[in-house]
Amino acid sequence: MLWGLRPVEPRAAYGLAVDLLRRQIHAGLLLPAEKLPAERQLSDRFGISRVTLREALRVLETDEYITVRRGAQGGAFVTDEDRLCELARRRMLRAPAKTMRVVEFLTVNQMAAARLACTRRGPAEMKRMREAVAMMHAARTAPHRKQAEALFLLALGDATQNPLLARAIEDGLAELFLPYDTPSTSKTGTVALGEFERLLAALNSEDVDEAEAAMADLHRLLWDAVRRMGKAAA
Amino acid sequence: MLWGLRPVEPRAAYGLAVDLLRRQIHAGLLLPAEKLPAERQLSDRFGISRVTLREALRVLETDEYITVRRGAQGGAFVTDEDRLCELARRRMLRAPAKTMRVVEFLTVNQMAAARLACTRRGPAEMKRMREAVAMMHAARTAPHRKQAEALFLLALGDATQNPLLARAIEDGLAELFLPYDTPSTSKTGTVALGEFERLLAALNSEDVDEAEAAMADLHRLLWDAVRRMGKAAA
DNA sequence: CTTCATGGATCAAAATCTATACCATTGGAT
DNA sequence: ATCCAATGGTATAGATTTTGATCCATGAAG
Repeated sequence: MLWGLRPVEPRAAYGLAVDLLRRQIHAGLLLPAEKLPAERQLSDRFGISRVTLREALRVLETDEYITVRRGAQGGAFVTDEDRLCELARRRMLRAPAKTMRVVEFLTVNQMAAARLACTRRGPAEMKRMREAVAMMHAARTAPHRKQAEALFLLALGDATQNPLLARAIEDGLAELFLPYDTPSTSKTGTVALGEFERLLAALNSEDVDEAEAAMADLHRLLWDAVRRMGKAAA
Repeated sequence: MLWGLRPVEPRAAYGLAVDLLRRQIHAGLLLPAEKLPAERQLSDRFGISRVTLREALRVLETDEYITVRRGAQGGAFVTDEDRLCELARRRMLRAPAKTMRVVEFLTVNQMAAARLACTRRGPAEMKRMREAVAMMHAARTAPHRKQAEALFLLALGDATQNPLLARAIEDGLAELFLPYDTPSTSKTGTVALGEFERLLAALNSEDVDEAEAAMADLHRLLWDAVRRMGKAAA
């Protein structure tokens, strides 16, 4: 008998480039209004021709993820913060339950990652996490905070030395496209920073239970934020 | 600043078909010596041309995942059981640690799935899981047992109503390519069947803790099997 | 020994991607 | 005011992949 031989969905190269860039924006790694590299450099990075890259940029421009300007100081720029928030809200309103599922998935895998990373983290990942926490301290805007948090969590995934787990976290973060304003607002943001520091310390001293507890608290904050956002939308 | 803009890796349609079929074999959904549908039907299922499908079959044939015979009653057949075991062993020897990581990933996500499915499972998924347990009872060979277990776990993933979690389980099972002989040998297989029934009952009565406990025991068995296999290889 | 479902082979057309070259725009330097 | 340099915009020819259609080859069943 045959079980679920679904149709194959070949993705064109330009579509993959769209996905990659969109994921970076969703995860917060690309900041609002940030300038992307020139087309010739980007196409090199992606290993695709400039013509193909431009197709990808056209799609992202149409979806209002980026704007493109010509001339000397021109280039492709991520949309401004307000626009991104609007996109995030719209996306969340289209499928409100989906956001919860993404958070749920992240909770499961990041809790496990916190435990596993304690005993497996290498010096490189520890450095990335320390730097991420430093970035959180320096960050004075919501997008910068979100970026630093994403960098920390990606490093945490790598620290587990488990590619599947790292990928799960990456996918989750890319899927979780939250508006900047609500999630880590002022006070919540400060509390979160404390928890990240606590987690970092636990990882440093290989305190598994403490790491898990810190991650649990972080996710309590995340759940609160998402719930508040859901109510605000309703 | 730019974070991890990796090269894009466009996959040809034939490569995706290869992956899909190989995953089905790894997960145990396709049985040893099982006959695949005729090329004209398979290409329809995949939504690709017959020429492209044949490229995929050629790759799988080269890797000895399938054998192709001509004439009436001919067709593409999954390799026989011994050959598959050999392939699985070879794969595990190439990267022994990797198997552990896959099991680790499955443990994390299936434990969560067992809990979540308790309160979310729909009648369709319950039916699939009941049927899977029935298949385990009827199964008189290791491949059939493995197939039924995979069907159960995939249904469990769907029962969480969380696409990311379901996909994680699917990916994990596809990645976990264990030889048939060692894992669920006679006694262990019987014990596992008992645990699956326990899990099914827990899901039926929405007993979250019991479901989690049953899944935990299942994974203890899995870990034991994998450890034994690792020692046997060494 | 015929039948016929099946794999094997070929070819032209369409879609996609690449490499290269050149044009157009714009802000800053001279 | 002019030029320069960096950037996006456009055009074209060729390579690769996929498709759809057609016909050939094989071999087990009747």
